[in-house]
Amino acid sequence: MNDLIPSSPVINIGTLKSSCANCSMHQLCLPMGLDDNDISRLDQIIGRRRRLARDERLYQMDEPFRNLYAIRFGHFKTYQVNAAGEQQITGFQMAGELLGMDAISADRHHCDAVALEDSEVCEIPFGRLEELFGHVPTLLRHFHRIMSQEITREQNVMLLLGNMRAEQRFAVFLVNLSARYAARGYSANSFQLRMSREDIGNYLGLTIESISRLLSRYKKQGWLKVDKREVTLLDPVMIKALAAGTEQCSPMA
Amino acid sequence: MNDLIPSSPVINIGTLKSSCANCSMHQLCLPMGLDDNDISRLDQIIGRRRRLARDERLYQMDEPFRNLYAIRFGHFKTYQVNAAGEQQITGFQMAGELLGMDAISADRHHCDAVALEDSEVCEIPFGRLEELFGHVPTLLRHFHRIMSQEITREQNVMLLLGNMRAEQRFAVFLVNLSARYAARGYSANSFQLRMSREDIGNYLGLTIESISRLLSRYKKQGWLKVDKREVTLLDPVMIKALAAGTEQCSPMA
DNA sequence: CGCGGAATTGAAAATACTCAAAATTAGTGG
DNA sequence: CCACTAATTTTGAGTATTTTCAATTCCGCG
Repeated sequence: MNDLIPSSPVINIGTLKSSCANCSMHQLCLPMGLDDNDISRLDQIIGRRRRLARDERLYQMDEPFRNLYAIRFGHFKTYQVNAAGEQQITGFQMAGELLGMDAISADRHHCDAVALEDSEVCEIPFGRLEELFGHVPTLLRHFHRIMSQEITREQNVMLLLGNMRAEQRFAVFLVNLSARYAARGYSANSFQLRMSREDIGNYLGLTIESISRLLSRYKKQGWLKVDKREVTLLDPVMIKALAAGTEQCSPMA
Repeated sequence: MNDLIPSSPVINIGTLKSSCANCSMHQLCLPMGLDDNDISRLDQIIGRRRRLARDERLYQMDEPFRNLYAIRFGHFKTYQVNAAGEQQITGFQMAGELLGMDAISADRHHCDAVALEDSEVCEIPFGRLEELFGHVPTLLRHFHRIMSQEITREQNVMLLLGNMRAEQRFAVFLVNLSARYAARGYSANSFQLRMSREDIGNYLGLTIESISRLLSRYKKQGWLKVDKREVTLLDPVMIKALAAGTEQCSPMA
């Protein structure tokens, strides 16, 4: 894969390489809250960056665990495969988020991670990160927060899968994406779905047909606009109410 | 609450107090793999033990986070409450397991934890534990494994809720309990359910009626025996096959 | 322009839910 | 220890949400 800026005269590629300080995600990612000195220590252990094409796999279940991965740009999905070969998507990850934490417990990856579009990650050798924890307590604390956040995120998904109807699940999904894009400085009410309808359905415990019907219904109600994968929330208040369970759902058409 | 052994002449209560080395769970709990010296350092930071009666709450959502809790004996459930007041049980915990890790990210508890029977926990002040991490790398590594394990556990529940039918969900639930009791030296095929049918249903994303019907069906098929909350797996191989999805489910009676 | 994957839509079917009633169990006080 | 009451569980019948299966449309790409 070629470098996107192969011959720029003003940018020193050497210093940019793997530099957290220059990364647009450093306020969301692992270096959050670190001072310059500690950031440079983190920089020193960060491995190579890795580019992935759409549909390319970052890691696979049962592969030995060596690195965590911070997403620089792009989107990923993670999914588990059960004995019967069916998959369950456990999350969609975007820039600034960390991949691979589920692998720490067994020293093997517990799921697959696949790029939803052309993406780039920073490889973070976990062994070296652990060494650094002893010297940078702020980093350790932040790492614990990130892991804990992943636990609460998954608990929220359990709540979704365990006792919400289809209409509410989908609303929660949209509100969640909206909030995450907003946190990254993008529009809260207009964004592109990076995953297929099938992926959405799988994640939400629904079929692709259900997702399609939900989109149609939302459209008909005037709550949103869809053009291929471009979604615009026309009535974000309503969608948030649906997500919160405040608003009653009408039965599926 | 009274001490169970108020006047034993041979046991020195003082040294037993909060001693991980003497705890039957120390091979499963936080001190796993620590040498005697490090165990005693951990002991020094462990706060008081806390007894809870059945249905008593250990902590509540939004409460400020101060401690993790290691279960010495007894069982707990953790659940989230959504805006509409409905609850979703996110896990059942038993002796040797750690409670409260979801609170690290926001410095507030993210769920409620309630004792399912009379139980006892060790209070672990998280601030002091963090200090100790700097001095006992083994402890830190094990802590990361425990958090990661919680992440993978929840991913397994997502798989269960997202694409298994009722019969398989219930089989997975039984197999999981069985394995955990076996790991604690108890019978793998005969154990007591510490939670109500309603709790099981809530956890599995099913109604109490469905759980009741599943139990009846399993009984009729000769796969298990139930007497109140005492369950005996008569055909563990079959139940494991159901859980794995190897065996096809018959439709609900 | 046409092929193929993805998405939409419709109709029928199935799984699990709701509501209701009966049965069993647990808890309490005499 | 027993009787009584409350709570939990079981069972049944009818219903609803979502799935499955099938057909069609849409869209990207060669």
